[in-house]
Amino acid sequence: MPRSAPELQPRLRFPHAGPDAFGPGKAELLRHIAATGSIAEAAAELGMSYNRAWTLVRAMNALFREPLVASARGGGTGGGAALTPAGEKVLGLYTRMEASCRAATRADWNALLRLLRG
Amino acid sequence: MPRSAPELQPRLRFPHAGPDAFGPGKAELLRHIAATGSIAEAAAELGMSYNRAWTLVRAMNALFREPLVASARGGGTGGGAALTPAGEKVLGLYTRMEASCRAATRADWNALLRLLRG
DNA sequence: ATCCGTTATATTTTGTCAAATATAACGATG
DNA sequence: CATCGTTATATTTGACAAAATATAACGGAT
Repeated sequence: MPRSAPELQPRLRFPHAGPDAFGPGKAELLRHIAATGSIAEAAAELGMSYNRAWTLVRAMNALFREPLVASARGGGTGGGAALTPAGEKVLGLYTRMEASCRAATRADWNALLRLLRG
Repeated sequence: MPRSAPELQPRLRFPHAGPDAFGPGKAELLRHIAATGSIAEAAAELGMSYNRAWTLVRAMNALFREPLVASARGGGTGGGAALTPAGEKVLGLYTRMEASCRAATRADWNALLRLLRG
């Protein structure tokens, strides 16, 4: 089977560049937290340490007016984490921006691919 | 005067993520090389070492089928550098992709800005 | 033949960021 | 009240990237 042309992966960051900004890494973490209900489990799926994941969550929660992730510890399940309504909103907007950007740049992206070596 | 809302700065990277990819940093370097005709001068304007700038140029030239920057050393002026036709083409496509992405995501970008703290 | 500003390249040093490790706090459940 | 899996936090270690430093090559101009 012929492999399809690689898709552009726009790495949108805001409000600025740098490690504390919201970008594709934090968005992916949000998706996995939403899917698993656990920071630890999301981190494991992404191959990152819990420490790193939690640092990202803390940074996200500080960046926005309202926290994106609500977490609880203790209890029968040991605890867990979930997206707040604000978290769902941000993730939705960001995901749509990625798709919009991909669609808007597809033609130029393909032209650029043809200029690459290999 | 009211300050205008910050513009999204899409950080488009291709063909993949990582230091050897083409992204906003290399694009900016290309612009300065085109404007100054010198790698050293472009590096100075960007506040980076000549060493780093030249490493980026080498990586760019290796990434594409044809080199993006043509450089010469010696001579009365000491040497210099300029964009090749391929370099102009790549820079043009990339710049347009940035603009297209900005336009396509403007509405969501503004919505996202309003959710930020500060 | 010397000078000069630039390109080109290697080597060393430094600084920063990620990873690993360790430990504490939590609270429903049994 | 002991247990358990998770969140929460600090500290140390290590890897890697950026910076600094040094030096060579080039070739037209004087």
